Amino acid sequence: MSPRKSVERELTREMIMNAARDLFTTKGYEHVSMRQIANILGCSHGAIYYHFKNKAELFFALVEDHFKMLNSILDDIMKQELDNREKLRQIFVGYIRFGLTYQSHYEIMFLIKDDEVKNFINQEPNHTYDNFAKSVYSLCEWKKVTLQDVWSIFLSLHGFVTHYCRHVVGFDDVKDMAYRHADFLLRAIE
Amino acid sequence: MSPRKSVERELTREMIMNAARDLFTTKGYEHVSMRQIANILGCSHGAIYYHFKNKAELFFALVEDHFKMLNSILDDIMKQELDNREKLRQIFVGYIRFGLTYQSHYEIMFLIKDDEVKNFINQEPNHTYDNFAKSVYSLCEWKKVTLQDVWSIFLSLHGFVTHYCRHVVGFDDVKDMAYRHADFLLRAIE
DNA sequence: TATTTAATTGAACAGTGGTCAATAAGGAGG
DNA sequence: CCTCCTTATTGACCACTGTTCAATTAAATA
Repeated sequence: MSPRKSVERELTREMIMNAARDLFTTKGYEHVSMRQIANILGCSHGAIYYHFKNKAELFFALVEDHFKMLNSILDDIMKQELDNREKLRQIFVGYIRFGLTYQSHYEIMFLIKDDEVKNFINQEPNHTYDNFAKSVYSLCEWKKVTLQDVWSIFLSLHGFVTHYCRHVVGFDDVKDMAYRHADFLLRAIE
Repeated sequence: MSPRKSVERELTREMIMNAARDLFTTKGYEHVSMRQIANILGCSHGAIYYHFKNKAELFFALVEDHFKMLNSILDDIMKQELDNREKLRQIFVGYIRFGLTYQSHYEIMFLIKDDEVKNFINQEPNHTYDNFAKSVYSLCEWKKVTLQDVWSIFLSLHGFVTHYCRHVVGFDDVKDMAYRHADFLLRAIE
């Protein structure tokens, strides 16, 4: 019979997100329940709904951070002193490295099929893709590369990540293959 | 009070699969419940468990057919009277068409994360990929194409299907893009 | 006709996401 | 110190899920 905790134990969005991050990252969205999260936090599942409208919104709050991370990875590569071809290679491989290093985050970002979650995620992936596309496009302006080609490249990198996400291997396990995949894609636009 | 139906209304695996196929195809694995299937069949949900161990097994029974279907789609294209380049194009697009026509089955075939379903699937995807790889490889022997390239092509097609599976569009909605993606991949091996 | 077997039912169980009245802690004003 | 009010929390409740299983009965067999 304690309908409210003392102030030093009050729940924050931050606390909920930290508890949820671990669970979502290890178990995946569908296999984590609000009651499990509440259990770790030592509160009731109802309390979470005071801070987040629903499971999907809680999830989305986490995902936003990961989009930013991917963007900054790509930006860093753009700033490096490399010729355009090598930069492209690094961007391709960098994308794959990100996807396989943060597999469940990637899953959240690009593989979620839950309708409710999907409603939250709309602009962010597009914004990230725009960033990717702009970088790639600017690096091969001198070639006859169309926007459609850039999209094909993205889908092809996405396929690589997706496949090896399912087979749960780390980036290092497929590093060589990643570079060869990147070279394969480079050949298509040369 | 009718704990058993008369013989002409008896349930068969076939009947259950037919009812389930429609639901799974339109709504996706997770959004179909055993009770919904039972409802369409006019029986209790318990009855289905007499014919199938669980939901995953029922689904897998359907998926097996789809692996065969994909194989025969590729085989049919191989038998057509086309030059090698056009055959390749058709195989690429045929793969995409299959993936987007049977989205939730494709999901189960190549995107599964559910552990229970995964246990059922083991050899089938490999066999299907072997068939794909053999066809592609034989169609471009005259070029300098490696097995690694074939694998990259597969991953790239896989990425296309995966992406548009998530965004739930039909094949016709992205038909043009599919052909352009195929052309993009052809360029990589030319 | 009596007995066995096979197929079906529906209640029950433990779990899910989500809602909401009831409740109490903490701060504000007097 | 004592009200009053806002705010955060609880846990019962709802409708749903996949799955199990004793009870039941139609059909097949002897």
